[in-house]
Amino acid sequence: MTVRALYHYDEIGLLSASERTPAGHRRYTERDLRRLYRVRTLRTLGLSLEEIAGVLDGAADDPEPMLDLLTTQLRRLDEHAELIGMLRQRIRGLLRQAGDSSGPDPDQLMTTLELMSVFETYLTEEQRERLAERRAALGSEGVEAAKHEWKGLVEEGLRLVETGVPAEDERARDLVRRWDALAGRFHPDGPEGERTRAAAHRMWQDNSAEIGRSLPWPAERIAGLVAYLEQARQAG
Amino acid sequence: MTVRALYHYDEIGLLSASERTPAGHRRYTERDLRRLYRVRTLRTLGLSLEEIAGVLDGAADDPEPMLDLLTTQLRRLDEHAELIGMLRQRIRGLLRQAGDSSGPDPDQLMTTLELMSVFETYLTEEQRERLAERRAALGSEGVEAAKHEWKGLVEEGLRLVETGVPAEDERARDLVRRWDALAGRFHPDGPEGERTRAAAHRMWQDNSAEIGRSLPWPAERIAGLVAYLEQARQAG
DNA sequence: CTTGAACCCTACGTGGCGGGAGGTCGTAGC
DNA sequence: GCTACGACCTCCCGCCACGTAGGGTTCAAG
Repeated sequence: MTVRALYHYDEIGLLSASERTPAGHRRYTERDLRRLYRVRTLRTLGLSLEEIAGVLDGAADDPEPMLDLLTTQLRRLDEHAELIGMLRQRIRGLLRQAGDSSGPDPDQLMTTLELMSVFETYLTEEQRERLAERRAALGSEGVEAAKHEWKGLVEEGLRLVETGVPAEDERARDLVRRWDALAGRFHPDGPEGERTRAAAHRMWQDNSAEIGRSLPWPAERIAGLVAYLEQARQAG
Repeated sequence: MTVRALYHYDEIGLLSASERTPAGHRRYTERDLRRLYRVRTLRTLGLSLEEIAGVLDGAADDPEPMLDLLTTQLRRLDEHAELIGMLRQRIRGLLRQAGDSSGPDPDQLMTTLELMSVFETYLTEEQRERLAERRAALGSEGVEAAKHEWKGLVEEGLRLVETGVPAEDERARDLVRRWDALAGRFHPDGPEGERTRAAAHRMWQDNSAEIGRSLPWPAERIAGLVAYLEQARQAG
């Protein structure tokens, strides 16, 4: 404890020395000291000075407020611990990914950070959880297969775009159907899945360049493809 | 995200819009936006703005600093989680104790809070851990037996004090020996145990009134007994 | 042309103290 | 009695990542 903390407690009225020496020095009585002990312990338990003041200034013979406060604090700590657990998991994922690939793309980690922000902006936490569940259900080979399949669709789409096939063409509309079916494999059924699908679609529309950056094609070509597919979707 | 955060990032030089409209409005380019995404993600991972600036302003093609930072953050989160776990355990202990006894002493919870502070002041964390280990090793019946035994010693001591037996008397010195032997049951052997014993002794000397408050005798009688025992210890 | 939303800048507030400036008090040694 | 030196006092600024309020400008729609 530093004396500065005691001054602070004095300033905010949490604990002041009941007496002063003639020279103006603080003299803490035994009662003050007992109060200080309580304050210090409650501080180490993570309570705010305001909460401590509230519970120490209440009726001394009623332990209820204190028990309520401690119970509340226990719940807050639980939530905090859960949050920390999620953050740890996320960081471990990042480190694993960076260690896994260690490919020739030194920018990949940065791109992943950007995509995480985009995902958090467009999808709620539970939507992201559902997606993770779905990916887990598909298994790693299922995800790999979908990636491969999707790569084929992208290449097919790029060929259509760049050979000048109009978006209203049946080939383009069929590509959109297969594209959506593939995407649907990652979304659960029902209205909640529909909402997630819509949110993901908005995310693609607004950030196709950013998302395209994580793919093995130039980002502008991906952005063009997304616009083309949207046209075809409107047409069909 | 609020616009205020963007102003803040601008102020501290973390992220400023590269362009401005003629009217003075901020225009964020795509590069700015990508930087913002990285900032936001790193913020959610619990990094400080200063750390983020440091790692984003470094060489863009070297992922090492970023990996170091994430590893550091992972360790910090681990430590934080451990701390939270300890706090939860402590609060649960308090609630359990308050629920257990629910005796006629409404002040007991407050006294416990005071004693916790005293313990933390005089004993280091690992010393307290050793004591807890020792208590666990003795088992609850062992602790209960020691408590009962100790209660007998206290009563015997109070009789000696209050019947005017001098501290130099052999009966007092014998009581001290048995008292210390009983206390020794809670301390491990070796120099570390000796240090803990000495610290606990200072704690008793300085706070006998406070500690006595948790006992079923008036605190002043306990304080008197402690002084008497110390006299006897000096004599023997 | 008006209206309301969006943007700008400045400045103060938050929590729990840390740290420093500049002055007073208390005690020990000469 | 004087002088050091530490301990104490009050007052005030700083931290961190913004939130909030106030007062003025700009922009797009009706």
